[in-house]
Amino acid sequence: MSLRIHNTLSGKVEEFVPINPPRVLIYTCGVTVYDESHVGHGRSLVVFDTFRRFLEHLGYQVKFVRNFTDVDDKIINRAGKECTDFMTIANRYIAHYYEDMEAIRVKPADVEPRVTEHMQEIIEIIQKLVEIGVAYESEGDVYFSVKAFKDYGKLSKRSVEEMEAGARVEPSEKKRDPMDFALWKSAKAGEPWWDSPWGKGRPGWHTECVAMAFKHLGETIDIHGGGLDLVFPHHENEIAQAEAITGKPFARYWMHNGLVTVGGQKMSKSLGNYVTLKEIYTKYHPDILRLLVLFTHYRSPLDFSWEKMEETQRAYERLKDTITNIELLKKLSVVEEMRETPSIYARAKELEESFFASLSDDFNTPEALSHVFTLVGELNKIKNRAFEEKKIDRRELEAYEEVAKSLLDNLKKIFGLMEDLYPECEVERVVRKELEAGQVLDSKLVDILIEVRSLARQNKQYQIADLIRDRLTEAGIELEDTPAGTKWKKVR
RNA sequence: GGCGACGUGGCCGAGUGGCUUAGGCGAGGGACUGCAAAUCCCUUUCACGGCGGUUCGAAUCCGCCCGUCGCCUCCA
Repeated sequence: MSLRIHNTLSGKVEEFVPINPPRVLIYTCGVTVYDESHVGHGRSLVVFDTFRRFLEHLGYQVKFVRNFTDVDDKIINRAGKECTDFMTIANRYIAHYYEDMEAIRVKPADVEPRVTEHMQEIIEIIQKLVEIGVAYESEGDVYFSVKAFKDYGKLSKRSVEEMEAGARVEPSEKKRDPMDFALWKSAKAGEPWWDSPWGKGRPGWHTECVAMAFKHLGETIDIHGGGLDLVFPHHENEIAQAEAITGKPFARYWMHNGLVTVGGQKMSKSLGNYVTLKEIYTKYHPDILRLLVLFTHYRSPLDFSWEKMEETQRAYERLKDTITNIELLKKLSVVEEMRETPSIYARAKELEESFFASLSDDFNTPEALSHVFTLVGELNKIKNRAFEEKKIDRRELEAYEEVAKSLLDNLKKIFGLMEDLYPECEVERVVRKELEAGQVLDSKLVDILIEVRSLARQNKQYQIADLIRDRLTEAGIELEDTPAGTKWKKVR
C-alpha cells in the first residue's frame, strides 16, 4: 500500500518516495512565541503530529524537526509593553507551549531548535547569499533579490510581476526591488542585536528555518510542512534562499494544512476571534480537540464552534463506550455455544485495511474515521445482542475483546487518542484516577452508593434508588444500569 | 486588482464518471429498564450552488455565472 500525499509544489497528490528510505526527514514551522497558542496552531500541530505517527507506524524512521521562532518584531513589541526583555517573553511562551502540547498529546519533535541558538548558521547563509550575488547589503540591512532567483514564485504559483501588480508591498528606498525581502535587519535602539558582517542586527523571518533545516536535517528534506498561510511569503522565501545556495530542491514534498475559521473567518489574533488551547482543554478532554481536527480533512478549512465541540464530544463518548464495554460484557454469563469463528474478526480486518488505505490516500483522516465508526457499530451489535440475551458466547467475548483492543491500539498509536485508557479498558480506573486527583467525590464512596442503590432496587425501594441516582448526577456522576450491572462515569 | 481554494442531505463532513452504505451530530421509531436524562439498534430509500456543454451515463470532466473564503503585510 503506497502512501500518497498532496504536494503544494505540484498542486497534485503524488506518491510519497523518501530520499533515503526508511529514513524520512520532516521539518515543520513551529510557533512564534509571543502569546498563547490557539486552536489554529493546535490544528497544525495535531495534523503533523498525527501524520508523523502514521509514518512511524508504516515503518519509516522519522526525524522530525519543529522550531521555535524566539526573536521577531512581535516578541520585541510584547516585551516593550511589559517592560521586560524579549527572552523573558519567549521563555514564558515556550513554557506555556509545552504545557499545551502535553495536554493535547502532541509528541515532542526530535529536535526543537530556537532561532537565537542558530545565529552563526543564519549569518553564514546570508553571507553565502551575498557572495553568490542573490543578496545585497543596503545601509546595514541585507535583502534577497527575488529577480536573481529564477524559480521565485514556484511554490505559491505567482510571478514577481503579478505580485508587483498587487502593489501592496511596502516601498523602501533600501530595496532595489519592492518584492525583495529582508534577510538581516539592522538593530534599532533598544532592540536585541547580534554582531554580523553588516553590523549589529537581527535576522529576518525566513532564513532561520533554512538554517535550522540545513543543520538538523540536511540540504534536501523529504517533507516540509506548515499552515496554508505560510505558503507565501514564508515558504516561498525559504525555497529561494535554500535553493539559491544548494541548487538542489529544498524539500521534496510541501504539505500545508487548511486554516481554522470561526464563522467562516480565519481565526487570528488580529480579528480577536481566537480560542486558546488552554480554554479548550480546561473545558473538554483534550482528545475532543484531536478528534475534531481529525474529523476534517487536513487541507480543508475547519470552522470552529463550541457546538461542534459538543458534537465531537458525543461521538467520542460513543467510541470510548464501545471500547470500554468489554468490561461489562465480561460480567455477563459466559456460555459455550458457538462453533464457528465469530465473523467480527474478518469484518474488523477488512475495516482496518480500509482505515489504513484511507490514511495512505493523502492522509484522509475523516474517511479513516468513518471505518472506525462502522466497526463501532458492528461491535455494538454484538454488545446489544448479548445484553438482550443476558449472556455471551466465550468465542464472541474473546473476539470483541481482541477487536476492541486492536482498535484502541490504532487510536492510541496513530491518532493519539485515549492514551490514558488502560490497555485492559478499565474505564472505572481512569475515572477513579481523575476523581482521586480532582477531588469531586471519593470513588470508593461512589461504589458504596451504587451498592446501596442496587439493594434498594432489589427491594423495589425506587424512591431511595432514584434519590441516590439524582444526587450523584448532580455531583457529576452519571449512572447507567445494564444487564451486567451498573456502570458509572464522570461527566463534565 | 492579481493568484488560489471551496460551494454535498436538518447541520457537520468524506467521496469524485456508472457498481456498494461514507461517517458523525440531530430527528423519528424501537430495544433495554421498575422508571430513565443514560446506553444500544433501525430509519432518515431520488444530497451534490445556478445555467449550458462533453458522454451511452456526471455531484464527479469542460465553459460561463452566482456566492463564500484564503493569500498578496505578521500569521499554524
